[in-house]
Amino acid sequence: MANISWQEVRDEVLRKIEAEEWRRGELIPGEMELARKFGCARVTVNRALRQLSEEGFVNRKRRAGTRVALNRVQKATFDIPVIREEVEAAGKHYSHEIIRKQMVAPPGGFAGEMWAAEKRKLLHLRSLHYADGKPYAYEVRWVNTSTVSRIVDVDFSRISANEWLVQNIPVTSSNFAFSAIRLKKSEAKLLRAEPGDAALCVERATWNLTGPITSVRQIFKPGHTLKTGSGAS
Amino acid sequence: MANISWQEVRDEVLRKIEAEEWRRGELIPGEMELARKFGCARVTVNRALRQLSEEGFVNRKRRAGTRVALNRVQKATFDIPVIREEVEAAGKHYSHEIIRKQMVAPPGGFAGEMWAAEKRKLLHLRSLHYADGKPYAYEVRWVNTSTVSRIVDVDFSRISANEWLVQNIPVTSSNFAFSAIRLKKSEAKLLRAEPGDAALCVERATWNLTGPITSVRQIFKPGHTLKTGSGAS
DNA sequence: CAGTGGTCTAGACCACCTG
DNA sequence: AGGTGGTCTAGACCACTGC
Repeated sequence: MANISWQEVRDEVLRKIEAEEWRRGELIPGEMELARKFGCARVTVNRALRQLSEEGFVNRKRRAGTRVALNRVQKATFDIPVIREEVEAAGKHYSHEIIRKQMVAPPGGFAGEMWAAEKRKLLHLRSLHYADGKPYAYEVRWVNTSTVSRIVDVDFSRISANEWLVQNIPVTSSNFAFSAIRLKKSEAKLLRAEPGDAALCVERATWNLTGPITSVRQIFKPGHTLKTGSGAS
Repeated sequence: MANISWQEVRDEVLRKIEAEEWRRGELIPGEMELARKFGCARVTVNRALRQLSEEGFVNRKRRAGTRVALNRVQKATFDIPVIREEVEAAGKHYSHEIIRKQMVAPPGGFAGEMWAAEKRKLLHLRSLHYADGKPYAYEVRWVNTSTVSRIVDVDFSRISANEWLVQNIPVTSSNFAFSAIRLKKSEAKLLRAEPGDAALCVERATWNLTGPITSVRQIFKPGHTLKTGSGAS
């Protein structure tokens, strides 16, 4: 391609930032001026700068122009796979087991306020995920049966709640919280670990456009590590 | 604005997906056809679908067309702030202390392969972050002095290594790993916690265009929780 | 109120990949 | 081989906001 691509513009701008030809907080030339310099259309420069803005390298404001970001916020992005896929990606056999299934009142704690407006009872599930027959994660879940009424008829011996929801209910937003906990006796027994062991705990809440869908607390077996995909920008 | 905006196109497409008018795996109409339907330019449709593709709602391939994603991968995005800002955002007073500073050979472990090509010695730092005088996090860091030669002259009593790097060295890519550990005696003493307590451990490695910059292992005080910004898409 | 970024249009060419 | 998405151009109008 003879023409300048927006990637070329982005790379050159990024190079200038890294080489500190344009310093932190400094105003960089406007789109029209850059377009002249690069010999391309203004829209092409716009595309490049928008990308850099999304990635946090620059801040843009109408009228005020584009500035090199002062502190680029480091972002860590995790892809949260279905646990079955995570286990199978590691070359192990996946299975799961439902420990409890009942209708209960909404919980408190991490997801408490999420269910504040919800007066009906929720589907409460406790289950274990296994990798090669060994406990992998213990999961406690609440599901909004108003929004997801179909779920009460699902046969969870065939598919995990985790996976059924991912496959059947499109999600628009979600929250996560990560922490380290010490296993209680009951949790340790289920995970075949020692009480007091340190385990990674992931709490997650998901919403639809119509309202809350599910909240879940997953406790991974001691020693589990969660990694970002390599080279995330 | 009389014209159709790309956001309107995105919202309508998203609505059709959530309402399952277009089902998972299904091919949706091409850009030209959608442009006709919406009464806008093809580029506008392209902008909307590109956005949805970045957010994981659809998969796009040349020639093959655009399909509704089978399993929308759930993504969790954390903003990793400078610890000082994290502490001050909680309304507490921040301070820090350097425990050790020396030049050593590259480490093994999480960041081992990162430094594989690095034969020179690295700057090794151990430090403690405090909130209102109470230990907040213990940090073990390695810095590449080839790439970041200026750092050897920095006065770390005035600014933490964490913050100096963020302010002075633009980063292009990074990796994270989260795990739960039990505190060793020495770690527990530094954090004024009990040996064996569960603590969240964040390991991070960052790169420049010129090579590796720093790897760090941060152990947060027991009870610490890491949350995503609310409503992340 | 003037200049910046944000966006839309219409037309065009191209890279890619599947049928 | 042909249709799909990816992108560039040139021109235009608009929204926001700092001066």
